[in-house]
Amino acid sequence: MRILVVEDEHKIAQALKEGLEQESFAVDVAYDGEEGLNTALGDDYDLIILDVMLPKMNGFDVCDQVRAASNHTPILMLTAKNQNRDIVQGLNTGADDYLAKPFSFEVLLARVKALLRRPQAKLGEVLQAADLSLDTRSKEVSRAGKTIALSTKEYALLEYLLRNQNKVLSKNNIITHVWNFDADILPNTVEVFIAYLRAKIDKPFDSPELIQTVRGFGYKLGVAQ
Amino acid sequence: MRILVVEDEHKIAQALKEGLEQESFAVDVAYDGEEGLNTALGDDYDLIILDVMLPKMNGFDVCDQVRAASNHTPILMLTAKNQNRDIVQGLNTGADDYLAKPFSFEVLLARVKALLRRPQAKLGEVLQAADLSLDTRSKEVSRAGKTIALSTKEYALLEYLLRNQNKVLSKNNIITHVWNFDADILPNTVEVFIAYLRAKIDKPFDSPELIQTVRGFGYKLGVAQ
DNA sequence: AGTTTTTTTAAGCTGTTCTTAAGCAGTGGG
DNA sequence: CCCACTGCTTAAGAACAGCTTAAAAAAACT
Repeated sequence: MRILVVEDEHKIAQALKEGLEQESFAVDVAYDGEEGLNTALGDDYDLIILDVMLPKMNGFDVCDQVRAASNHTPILMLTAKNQNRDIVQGLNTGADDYLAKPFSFEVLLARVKALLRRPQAKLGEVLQAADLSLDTRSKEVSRAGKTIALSTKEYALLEYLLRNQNKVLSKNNIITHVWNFDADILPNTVEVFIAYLRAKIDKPFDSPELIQTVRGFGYKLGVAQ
Repeated sequence: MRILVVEDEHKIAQALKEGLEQESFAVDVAYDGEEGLNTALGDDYDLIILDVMLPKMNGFDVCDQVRAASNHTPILMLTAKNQNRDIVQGLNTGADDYLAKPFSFEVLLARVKALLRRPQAKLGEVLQAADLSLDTRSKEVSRAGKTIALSTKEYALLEYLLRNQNKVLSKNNIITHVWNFDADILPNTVEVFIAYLRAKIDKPFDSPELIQTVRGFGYKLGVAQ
């Protein structure tokens, strides 16, 4: 899951980045409005955390422009104080949620998770495909009743595949969503991790293989027909 | 990917052309509204970048006429200032996005890419012709219920044919759209790939042939009459 | 620090796909 | 009816994508 943080106060930006990375998000930071807008439009994020007070271009305008480009990435606005005017204007320009400074990291994390959950995970915290299931709360993965131990990256990859079932995901796609942005990862690394996952979730079972290679395009998780 | 830039200020036009060409787009330029309209209708572009203020015919009218000719090429309008009136009118006349001058090339590029990406995501996920269907999400192709495995190029070619049903596409046309335009491909290669496709989507089925040769002009996908 | 696990890269192998060339077949004009 | 042209088919080499294995590098534990 990739998050863009647009925040000029380096201290806050850094804290958010580290905290969110600890929660296994891939985090990019932009330090002013223009940079934020360019980054948001140029890349594919799952969430944007956007400060209102920014150099060069304020948060509302960034938000406006992002939406004008018909980009519907959820946006969480950070308002300076608990000013209703800010909030109203923010929601009008297309933000999905707001948070008044100062806030605790826990509160922010809760909002972030709520926003990321919104589109898909109405069904709760457990992702499933056939007899495979992944519990995002306990980080537990099992297939056909058997618990499977995964490493951090393997887990992140499987979660991403599960959230995009039956959709073909290219290696680059996977790299940008599963790894942190500063990582310079070869496509081959994805191949290796796919092999690791297969060895754990597909090979030991007689059930149909869930991870499919779509030559020339990438990989797809789902039951083949 | 071919882009038409309609812009009378030579300096801007030239900058756009060069910048976009560096990004591997094929770029044509028209310097007034009439020329822009004729070029847009006479040729087949993937995107039109259209200035509002133009000699001979303004951008709104060009946009209007393009749409009146039932041409649905995405149009990105460049408005003089951030004038809401311009924007509203632009979107009303059928533009897909607008951008207020002055803008950075990076922002423009982001919009261009967003618009070019859009059709796949927006125009529905499944392309169809008779009993043939192609799912752009799962990259799955099937006819009469049977799944068909295609290579990357075969898939790209079929997708292009499907997006231009009942339209005759010349080999050169196909080459510029399906191959990278820096690729030096012989027309014969297209013939070979058409043969590959026919072997997979037409020959195995009793249903009427979907890929038709239009001697001297090219190929057409559709139900023959 | 040392050990173990995890992550990342590199290299070789395999089967697939792409592209070209050459000859063949069909079509339409003269 | 034949010629010229366009498109079709086949075969072959080159290029490529993905898999595997192993080893190096980094991170996590003790």
